[in-house]
Amino acid sequence: MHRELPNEDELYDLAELFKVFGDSTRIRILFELFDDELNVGDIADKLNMTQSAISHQLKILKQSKLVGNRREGKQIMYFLADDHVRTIIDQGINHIEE
Amino acid sequence: MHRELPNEDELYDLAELFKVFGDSTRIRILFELFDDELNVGDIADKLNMTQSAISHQLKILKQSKLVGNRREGKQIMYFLADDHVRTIIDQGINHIEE
DNA sequence: TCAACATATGAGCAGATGTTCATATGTTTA
DNA sequence: TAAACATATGAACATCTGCTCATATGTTGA
Repeated sequence: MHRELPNEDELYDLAELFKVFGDSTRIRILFELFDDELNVGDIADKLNMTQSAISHQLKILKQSKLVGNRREGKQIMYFLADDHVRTIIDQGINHIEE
Repeated sequence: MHRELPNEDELYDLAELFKVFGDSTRIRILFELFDDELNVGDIADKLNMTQSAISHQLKILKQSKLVGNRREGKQIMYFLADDHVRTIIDQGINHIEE
């Protein structure tokens, strides 16, 4: 696949995106969302971390458009934003497994 | 694509891998290596950074097996290790461009 | 409307990270 | 072998990052 050399801003944004994947808490959150959407408390329970810590990380994931959310009563459900997340993670796993 | 839920160690390694992509200096180095292999000094010149800074980053890229190197006389040539690098970066660009 | 529940947010701190500077290591050529 | 060249490396420092703690915001049901 051929592509243009990105300019400085694009390279910076690209690094920012990968930085989001570069934290095991956030990676674990994304994995939990692979199958189902989940609310904040459930994610915190599954990862055995505080609600606050998870909420901070979800904010970062949301800003990067890797997850979306919707309110459902008192809870807020989070879900994967699109299939790029899966593809990027899959490629990462491929690399590691070699 | 279906896959197993990775264990804790694999998730940690995965985050470590993406962390390597999550720095604009390293991303820029990888982009410079997309077309051709380059020696350390050339990369430093192209990125307008010190030889030392580049050398430190190349070490990290090498440890993550994203680049390889070979000696050629006094110089050491660096090159992309495999196509996962391209695929991962391509997916990242896809995500950003939406 | 008020209490209980669910989530978000800001400040602060400890640990991680990228660059610089000085210098060490390794290679070639005179 | 000595000088010149190319790269690697370690220490130090400033910045960034993720978590905790306290508290604010928002929603529901009595």
